[in-house]
Amino acid sequence: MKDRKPSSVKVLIRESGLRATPARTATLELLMESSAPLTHAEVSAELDGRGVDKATVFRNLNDLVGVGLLRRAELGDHVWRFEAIKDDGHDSSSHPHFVCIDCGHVSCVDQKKLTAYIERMSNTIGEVTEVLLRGHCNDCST
Amino acid sequence: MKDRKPSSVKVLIRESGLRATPARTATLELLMESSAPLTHAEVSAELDGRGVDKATVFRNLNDLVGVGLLRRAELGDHVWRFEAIKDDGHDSSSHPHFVCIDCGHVSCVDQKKLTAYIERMSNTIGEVTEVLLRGHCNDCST
DNA sequence: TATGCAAATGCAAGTGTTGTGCAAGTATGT
DNA sequence: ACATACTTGCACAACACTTGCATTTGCATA
Repeated sequence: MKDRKPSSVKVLIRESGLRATPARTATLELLMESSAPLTHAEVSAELDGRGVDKATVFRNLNDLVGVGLLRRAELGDHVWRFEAIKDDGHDSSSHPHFVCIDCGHVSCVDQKKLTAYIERMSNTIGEVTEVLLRGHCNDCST
Repeated sequence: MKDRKPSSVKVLIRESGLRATPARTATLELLMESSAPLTHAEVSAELDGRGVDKATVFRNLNDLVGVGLLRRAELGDHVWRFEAIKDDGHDSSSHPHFVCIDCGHVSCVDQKKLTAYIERMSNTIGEVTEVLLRGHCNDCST
């Protein structure tokens, strides 16, 4: 049912310079098949049943973020969430996100619209590398 | 040098329904005189020297947020920051913040510059209530 | 100004998330 | 298959934040 062979996850990891260990591949596969970002607790709960330690999950999550296979997202509840970065398009570049405070849904925002403003900002305050918008999405506010 | 008498802070607190205790007035005064939002740790570090317990600082911070004297801001680093809500103008509405990834310094950004964009956003995706910009401040990137 | 009580505080212990040190285990190049 | 460097598991620690409870204190009232 998958259009991606499990082994390709291993290749992905190996190409990034990390070793394709069971815990690592399972972590990445889980995140890749998930439609929404997962918290460490969620990933850990899943992998704990397979004998993977919490600390290992943390390390792998951070390692995978480090090599650009995962993205760490802060959704406002003081819990890190992780999502796989799919390189099938624009998703690999950083761009503004809109996070719904109510349902946690994350939307991607067009970077261009903000560019002019951001550039002016960069001169006065510093280099802006990340933009996060939060609020109530249309589905939740109706 | 202050255009505000210390006692007015007490009045403010008392009018909100809370007791004007030393810890509470000191907390609010500190936040009111600060140009940037402060973390609990920062407030606590200051008041600890005056014999105020961490837990008390937490409780007061939350209490003051509860009565609308303070605003709680999530700046993306998993630490709550608090800032006084000054009703002398536009400050009572939430405004964007810029957080330096390197030194953690927080700057307040002029909301107006973003308004047009944000309003358009609100129609397409949802109501934007909070804007967060992250990057490297000029002090750190030079 | 003295008094009483609810609100607030201090202290300590607890929760939950995230990070680390180290010995043992394992993936990968040769 | 082997050696070695990368990973893991376990336990513990750091950090942000919260809570229980006995004691103290603000402040309304007499």
